[in-house]
Amino acid sequence: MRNISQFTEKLRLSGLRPTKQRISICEALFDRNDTFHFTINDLTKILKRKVNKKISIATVYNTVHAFKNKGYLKQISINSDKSYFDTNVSEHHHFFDEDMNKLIDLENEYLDKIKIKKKIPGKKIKSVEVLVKVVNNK
Amino acid sequence: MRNISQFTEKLRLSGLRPTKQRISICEALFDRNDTFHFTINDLTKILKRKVNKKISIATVYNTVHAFKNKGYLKQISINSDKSYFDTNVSEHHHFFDEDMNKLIDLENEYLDKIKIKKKIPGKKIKSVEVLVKVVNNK
DNA sequence: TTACCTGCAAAGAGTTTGCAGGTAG
DNA sequence: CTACCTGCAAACTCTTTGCAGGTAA
Repeated sequence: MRNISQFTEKLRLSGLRPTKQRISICEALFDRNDTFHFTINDLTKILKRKVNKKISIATVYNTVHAFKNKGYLKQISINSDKSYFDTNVSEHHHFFDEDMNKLIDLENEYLDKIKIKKKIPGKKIKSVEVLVKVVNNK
Repeated sequence: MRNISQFTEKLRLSGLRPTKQRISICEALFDRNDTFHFTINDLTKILKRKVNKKISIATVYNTVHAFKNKGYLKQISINSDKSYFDTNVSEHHHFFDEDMNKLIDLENEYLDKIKIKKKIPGKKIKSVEVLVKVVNNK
């Protein structure tokens, strides 16, 4: 219950109206202890389970994009037909489990700082992402 | 001309029949000095320009997937609506130019070896990919 | 009241599939 | 001759868009 007012305020502060739908999505995404990796489809299923009234897919897409633009979500690069998002917006990397189609955080502390010794003229680095693909052992 | 017979043999050796279409696609992809990054759409346009008879999209997809499975092409992880492929199948990394939507090779020599100091139980590492997103400077 | 938000359905992009006809070996 | 390959269109999946009606401030 306390969280709902937190979400309301957070939304208001970022210039997003705290509608019922957005608050439900906040609860699904941010009311947890661990970081959460998901596709739109995953999120839709969770919402279907948790919310009595159905939230339209268009609204889910709109909200996820709004949250991404506000910096509350990060989109992860994977070659997949779907987009993956992460509630952990700190600088970090990922494992991708190809058997489970699941992302796992790889915190910065588990690898040395990456130094890129090549420059592209006229370009500056925006981000460096490491994706470690893993498969079942054996 | 010499290349055509090379491609024919390469295809035959991998158990793929050297059809006209596949040889044309080989020429478009592999008859170059530098490595080549492309989407299916890029490849289709090149084929339209170079080949007198049109190659069906289904065949282009089939062939690209066959080549990928044979290890002649690599698929690159980017969060994009399209799939990107690379004729450079050696272990290396990429820049992604977000203004041009273009991939640029980042050879291994330009970064230190990446050591992952975290293990996922029951899983083994299949690949480590670094994607450096760049944008226009200024 | 007004600007913003939601939900639906339709449209759009990329990719895959089913199948009839064609071709390599 | 037979297995494999191609081309077309239809189907499918994910995502975006247009718009009428609803809601927050």
